[in-house]
Amino acid sequence: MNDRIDEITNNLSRKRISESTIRRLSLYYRALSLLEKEGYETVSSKELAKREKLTPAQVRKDLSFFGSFGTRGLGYPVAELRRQLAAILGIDRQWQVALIGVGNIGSALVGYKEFVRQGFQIVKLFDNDQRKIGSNHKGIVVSDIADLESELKADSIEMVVIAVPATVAQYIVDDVVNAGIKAILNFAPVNLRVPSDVYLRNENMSMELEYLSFAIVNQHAQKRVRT
Amino acid sequence: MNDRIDEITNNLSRKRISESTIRRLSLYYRALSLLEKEGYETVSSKELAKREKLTPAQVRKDLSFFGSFGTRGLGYPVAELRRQLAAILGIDRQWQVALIGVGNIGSALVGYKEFVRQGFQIVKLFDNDQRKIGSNHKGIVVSDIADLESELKADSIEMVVIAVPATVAQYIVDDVVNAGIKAILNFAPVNLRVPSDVYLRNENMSMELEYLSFAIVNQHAQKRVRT
DNA sequence: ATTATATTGTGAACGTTTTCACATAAAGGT
DNA sequence: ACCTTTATGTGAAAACGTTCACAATATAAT
Ligand SMILES: NC(=O)c1ccc[n+]([C@@H]2O[C@H](COP(=O)([O-])OP(=O)(O)OC[C@H]3O[C@@H](n4cnc5c(N)ncnc54)[C@H](O)[C@@H]3O)[C@@H](O)[C@H]2O)c1
Ligand SMILES: NC(=O)c1ccc[n+]([C@@H]2O[C@H](COP(=O)([O-])OP(=O)(O)OC[C@H]3O[C@@H](n4cnc5c(N)ncnc54)[C@H](O)[C@@H]3O)[C@@H](O)[C@H]2O)c1
Repeated sequence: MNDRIDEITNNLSRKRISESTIRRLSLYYRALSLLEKEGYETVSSKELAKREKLTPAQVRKDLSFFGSFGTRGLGYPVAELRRQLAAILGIDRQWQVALIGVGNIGSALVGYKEFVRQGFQIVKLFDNDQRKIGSNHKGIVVSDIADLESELKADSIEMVVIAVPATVAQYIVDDVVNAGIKAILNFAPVNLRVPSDVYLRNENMSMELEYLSFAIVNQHAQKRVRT
Repeated sequence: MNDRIDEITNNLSRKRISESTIRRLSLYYRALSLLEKEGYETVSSKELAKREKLTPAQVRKDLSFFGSFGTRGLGYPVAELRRQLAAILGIDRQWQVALIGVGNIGSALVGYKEFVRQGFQIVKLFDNDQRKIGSNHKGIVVSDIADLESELKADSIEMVVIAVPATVAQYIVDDVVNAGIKAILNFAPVNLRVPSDVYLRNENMSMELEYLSFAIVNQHAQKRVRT
């Protein structure tokens, strides 16, 4: 499922960082941003864990992969740890992102403030619909998908969000890969083939609803785990 | 992170089913739907694995938690296994879903065909904006959030999608829980508190972008795992 | 009927992730 | 200065998830 990430290693201790740890770093980052806004100077692993429904040991172990950020007896310095996590996650900078497929979901993503705040700036839109090409969405003019490769390069785009119908997603992703993009977030419910040096993440909303459905349907089977 | 699911057990062997297995069931279901459309009668664990980038052993193990669906030497019957998975996932029926917050992301979700195909029907919309209340979105009239509890009950809604600003999401979720809803899909980037008998899933798009960012930034540290 | 081939279902081995538990150390009170 | 409290950082243990490896069993060919 996560083939590519196996090669990702940590630059401090040469230990591989698990997918779960990376995802939790995002949670810590979000919690710390809030704590900072609330005026806290320090936070304990206990409090951080409580806020993100994790265990204190988990928080400490995750952070320990990257260094020693806390003070015994005191906790972690909120602002400083937030900055450190931003650097670790690579969001202490702006990423230039292009979005392909300015439809229902694509339009919703354009101009989403939270992305910008996290360092992801959608600066380019592509579509193949003549009625959309040339039109203005939140200040960005939609480009023709035919010009994909040249325009991605011209604007030194590093990440692409795919929001086209599932039927054409593989063709689009092939073009995106050919244009040299190494990071793709895909909303189409289809398993896309990419070379092993390209990072691909899928956002699959049906999967989350199916998880809920499974949970409801199977909860009554028996109440407790019985091996 | 997934506290509630710990209680979910399988009704055949009394073994707890892991979150990863449940998520893969969705992938199998999707692959089987496609295989059926392509006219295949049977499929091997090898082929199924290839299509979803998993291992054949993983596929067989996952399915074995729920029964014996295959024939040795032949593989799995495509149509039959798809039906069985639908029953296991609880999507062999229609779920009545309400959506709260008819903004950018909420509007995109209304009328999304894939949801309906998977058994999730958004039949009710809520908002607190007077300009939106009473307006028609893809055939559904937006209700006043003030009438949440009565309307959820009147239409026997079982699942709710939350697409309101993060600042108000906790209040909304409290009301939703009070109305007796047990399954919630949340798009607001905030950790919501719900009672332990309510299933909550979060869709966090920033997290996926941050994962990509981490992957790019950390790949250069070293190319290979060196323990 | 026999043999070759394909492929499942599953215990056991293995690897990874989480949790435990405690030595270590800073801060605050007396 | 000393004691108490708080809380980190981390090896080791436990729990969990994945892969291996093979017996079991079906089909197809001869
Ligand atoms: N709408 C949702 O709620 C939702 C939810 C989850 C996933 N998705 C997935 O996201 C994708 C987009 O969904 P949507 O509802 O926004 O669909 P949509 O039809 O509204 O938008 C698709 C857009 O892609 C454009 N497009 C089509 N072919 C193209 C091509 N070859 N090159 C460039 N652009 C092209 C279309 O012109 C359109 O603007 C789909 O794969 C869908 O399954 C949608
Ligand atoms: N837009 C995106 O691309 C995107 C992506 C991921 C997550 N999200 C999250 O989804 C949520 C919605 O985002 P959006 O961009 O659609 O925002 P939006 O402002 O466009 O929509 C929010 C909607 O909620 C309604 N609302 C506000 N308070 C309400 C209340 N108390 N009761 C009922 N309705 C209320 C508003 O009237 C509005 O229609 C936010 O939490 C956002 O962070 C958005």
